[in-house]
Amino acid sequence: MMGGVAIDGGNSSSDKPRRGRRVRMTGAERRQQLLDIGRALFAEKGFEGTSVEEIAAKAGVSKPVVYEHFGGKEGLYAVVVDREMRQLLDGVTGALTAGHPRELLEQAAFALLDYIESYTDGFRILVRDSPVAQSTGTFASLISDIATQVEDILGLEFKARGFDPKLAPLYAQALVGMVALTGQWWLDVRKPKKAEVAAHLVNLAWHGLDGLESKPQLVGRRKS
Amino acid sequence: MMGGVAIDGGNSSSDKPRRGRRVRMTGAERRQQLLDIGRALFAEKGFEGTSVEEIAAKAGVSKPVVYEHFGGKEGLYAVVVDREMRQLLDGVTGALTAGHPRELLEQAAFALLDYIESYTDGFRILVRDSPVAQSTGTFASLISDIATQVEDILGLEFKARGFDPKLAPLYAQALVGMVALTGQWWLDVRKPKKAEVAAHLVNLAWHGLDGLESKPQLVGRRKS
DNA sequence: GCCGTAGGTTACGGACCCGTAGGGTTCGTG
DNA sequence: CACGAACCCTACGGGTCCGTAACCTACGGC
Repeated sequence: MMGGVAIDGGNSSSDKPRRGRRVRMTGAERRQQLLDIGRALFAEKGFEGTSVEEIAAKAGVSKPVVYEHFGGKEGLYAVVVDREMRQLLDGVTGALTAGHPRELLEQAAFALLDYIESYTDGFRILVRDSPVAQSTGTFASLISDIATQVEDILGLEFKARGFDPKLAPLYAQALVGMVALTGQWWLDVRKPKKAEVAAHLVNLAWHGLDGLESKPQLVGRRKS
Repeated sequence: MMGGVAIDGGNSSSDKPRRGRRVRMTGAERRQQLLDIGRALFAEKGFEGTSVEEIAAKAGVSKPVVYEHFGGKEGLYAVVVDREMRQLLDGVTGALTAGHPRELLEQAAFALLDYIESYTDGFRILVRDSPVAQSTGTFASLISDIATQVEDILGLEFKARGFDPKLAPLYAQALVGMVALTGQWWLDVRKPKKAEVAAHLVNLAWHGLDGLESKPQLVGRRKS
């Protein structure tokens, strides 16, 4: 009796139910909605802790719909991760406009914090471990993958400064780890403002504990 | 038919089976064995990915034995985490003997890498997320908890230097994150030797990218 | 030589959860 | 107005896993 429709879950922003309280979305809309819900749930309860039924239920829809769109739980997860990864990378690489290394650092740190703030759920997913068998190595966290993207920039800088470029990965991991864990911590306390956190991170990464400034300032200009 | 005994799993080091290939351990022995096996499995497959049956089987024993000792999966996990946490903290705080901040930093970094090398499985567990509802906050990783233990030392130093001690947590998280992610990366590549990694980490944390030395050296003397 | 206790076992109950089979309803279009 | 496509549902099948109940056996002391 009366299949073919679903009760509105009352979730996302601007669904204008055609009329009445039943929604029948278009394919693309439903797909996007499932991605949003999946991202949120994966962020909150991890991959294994989230069930397909839960996702479907939250979308006001039944399980087979999810399978229709993504072929299964891993399919959905893969798409979510891929999008989030791209989002972060675009944000960071897009922010790297300066030539001076220190400003580069500032921009990268700020971009990462920006991402963390705007796409909190995505960040949580990226920080958690992935269930997928990594092809490249045995990294536990997706964030480690991000770090490998930083090696290039650092490698160039090292070469120019006469340092051993083989050490770039080490420093890249260190820098990313620094920002990532601080970001994770910042998500909970939310105490210093974003710009201040960025300034202190740059302070530490640039001057070191030895030459720490007590009131660090970001040198670059930016919008937010 | 012939209950009360178990086939030897052939796992741990120095079990001298009383005679024949059946083992009947004492309570404490079995408990320790289960802890060892649990630690290894949790490190490899995470909490949710590990089943009680698997642990029991690997110990050459049946499920109820695990429940007898730890009351359930979470019980075992809790004990494993607690021990590992203590192990790490003891190692780090025990290494902090110097008065000069830079040597303090060196010793801490070295101790953490030491722990990572000696208790790899434990470190993997500490880095993964915990399924247990944290009481203090909503930290995702146990490592974040470790960082809060560093705040004190840093806080004192800040006070002495005239910096705002309220910022100690931020810098603590940053430093721990730096070492932790680098350690995680180091577990896979194992490329530079431990002492070298420590030297570079200290190099970064102390001098910053600005004043980086190309061939950093650990200033303190130590055994290993 | 008996018996209590410590250490262990088999066998389920019940709760989820993934993924699929098979079928129903609405909308747009000719 | 018929009809096909897009969208969606109910209902399982097969499996995994946690935790427990009920029962068993060796061994040391009295």
